[in-house]
Amino acid sequence: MAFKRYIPVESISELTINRLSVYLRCLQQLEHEGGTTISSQELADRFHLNSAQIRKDLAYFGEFGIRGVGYNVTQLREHLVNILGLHEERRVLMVGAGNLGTALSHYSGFNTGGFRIVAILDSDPHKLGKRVPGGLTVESVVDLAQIVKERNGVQAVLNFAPAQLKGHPEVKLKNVDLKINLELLSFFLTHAARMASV
Amino acid sequence: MAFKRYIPVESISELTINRLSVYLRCLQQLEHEGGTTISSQELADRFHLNSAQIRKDLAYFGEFGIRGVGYNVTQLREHLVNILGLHEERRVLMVGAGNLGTALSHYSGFNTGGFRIVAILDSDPHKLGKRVPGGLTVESVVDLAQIVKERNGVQAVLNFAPAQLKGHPEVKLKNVDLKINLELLSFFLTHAARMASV
DNA sequence: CCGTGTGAAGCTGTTCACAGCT
DNA sequence: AGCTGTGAACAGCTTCACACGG
Repeated sequence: MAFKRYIPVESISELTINRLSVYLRCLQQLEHEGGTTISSQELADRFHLNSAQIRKDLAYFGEFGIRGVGYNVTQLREHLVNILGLHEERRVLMVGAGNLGTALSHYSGFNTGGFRIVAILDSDPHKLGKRVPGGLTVESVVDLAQIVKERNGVQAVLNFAPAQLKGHPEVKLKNVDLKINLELLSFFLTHAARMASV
Repeated sequence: MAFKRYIPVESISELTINRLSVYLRCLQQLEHEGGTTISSQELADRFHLNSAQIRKDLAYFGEFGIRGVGYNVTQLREHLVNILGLHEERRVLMVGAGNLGTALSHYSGFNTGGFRIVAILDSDPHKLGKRVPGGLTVESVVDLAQIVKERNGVQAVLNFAPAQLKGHPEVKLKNVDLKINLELLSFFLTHAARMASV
């Protein structure tokens, strides 16, 4: 699946890639509603985005629009699926088998669109061997490198635990700290202009 | 809890606030290890941060360091707790009672440090009235404005559902899309230099 | 002398505005 | 005529480098 790419992929910002996911959601909704063509301006108005930014983000990967007309909804959706690599199956390993990891390992959003959670690990010895609702069995986090080695095909690690995982050069590691979102809200509530006392 | 603030709080970036949360985690760990004083340089080396950025982020809120010495670990941790407003109790309303929302509503990270989930809502009529493990009962998302009105004290909404919630001017709304993280990983696996086939 | 606090420089990301294509 | 694709302007964020204070 080759793309006409105007600049090397390494120089494309994560912010752009994250927005492509957002655009994909928007197009899926539009397609569901039966829309066939949309301009960057309409898309921006509808979903509170910036039209120039949409065009610029897309332009890194090709010329998907028709001047004077706009974008074909279905075609653009397919392009985004291909750009994000969502047409391939993705085997993902979950680190953390607490409430959160367990829920995520059988969360529909994480087991659709080509993603499949193939292992769930934890550092707590008491959790080892426990079966989680999705059917997986909790394994030890100390075996991470070993498990990655054994299960040829594990290529990405998504870490929701606050601990800093030691990186493995051949596996893409992504840390997510959900508590940061709560603390950000707390900051705003503490410092922002007083909320009306509804 | 008044802070010496050099610039208005509205002009401080969310990126800075998110990093304050990260610094807080680092200091908690250092304190746990028995550290008493640390320089921005040591902190940066230890946790892969930038020392100038640490100093600049902190400087928005006051002069917490001692020139020629560094920062007192415990004092700085306390300052961060106060800046982020984590010394006050925070009542939070959860939107989405699927696997994810249910897990998060009794996730320890979300029910510690002053946070308390006080309600869980969903748009699916089949889930209404269901009790979730934390002891809450699922309510309808159409009653959001009503619930906020009734439960004087609800001040923040954290949305993990892909749907766009209609904003309520008096309540701080924060959207989080976890799937974006997976799609970002997928993008890298598709486009980055080939991973070695371990 | 050492590390903080901070203006200034450098860099990255966003928005503007229009040439060029349909 | 209208909208995309894009250089150029702008805005915001990060890093540098050093004056200042302990």
